[in-house]
Amino acid sequence: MPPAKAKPMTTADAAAVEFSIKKARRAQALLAQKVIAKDVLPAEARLVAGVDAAYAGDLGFGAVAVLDYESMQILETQTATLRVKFPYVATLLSFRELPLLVACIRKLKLQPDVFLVDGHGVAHSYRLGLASHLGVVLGKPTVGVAKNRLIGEPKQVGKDHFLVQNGEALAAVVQTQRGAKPVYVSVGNMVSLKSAVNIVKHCIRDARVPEPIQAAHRLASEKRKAKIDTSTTEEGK
DNA sequence: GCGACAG
DNA sequence: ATCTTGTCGC
Repeated sequence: MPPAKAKPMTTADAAAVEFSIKKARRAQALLAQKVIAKDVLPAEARLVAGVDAAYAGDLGFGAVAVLDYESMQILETQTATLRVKFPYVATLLSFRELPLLVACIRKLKLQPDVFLVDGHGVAHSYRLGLASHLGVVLGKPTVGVAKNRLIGEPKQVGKDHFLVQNGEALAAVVQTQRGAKPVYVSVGNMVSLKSAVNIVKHCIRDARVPEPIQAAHRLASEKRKAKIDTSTTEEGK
């Protein structure tokens, strides 16, 4: 059986993508207005979820892990595998990844108080990063935890560090592990930046990213590897 | 026009 | 994100 290789993008596909991008921009402008940057969640969360995704060609693997807020013990996990339609375009990440996250979250039996997402929230060109987009779609509290900067300039305010743009603190620069690069925490939805930072810090254990996201990352990677192994061993029959 | 650019 | 082992630097 001939090797299943990734299909190259035709000019027609490229045109379709360009069209989608226009619609996506429009959607972001509308959804961004629905973001609530205030605490609309329990004073003390009991269940925290982490979401992440992995890819293998045009296959995407979404994963979610629900942990007990106090013990950081995993209580439930779910995954979902989908064909990804949208390419990766900086500032449009959610249109590629959101379907994967929503798919696995829909399978949850437990109802998390807040979702930690690997990507920015409002620290985004149109104030609608992946975390915010997911939060608005779900109508649930979400926190953005990005490993790299997208917009805003690093600025120190007293003892704290933020990513600032036009005098507005869009994200908190948080040193989660000594000697490691910091992570950028921003409001996703229904949570204040202050609370977002407290939640992330509480969920830090031995990794640079909070445990819920770390758990989801492992799950997505495992799913990806399993799929690759079977399609390699059985030549995808 | 050039550079930057989450995952 | 993904491809990949050892290796250069603080």
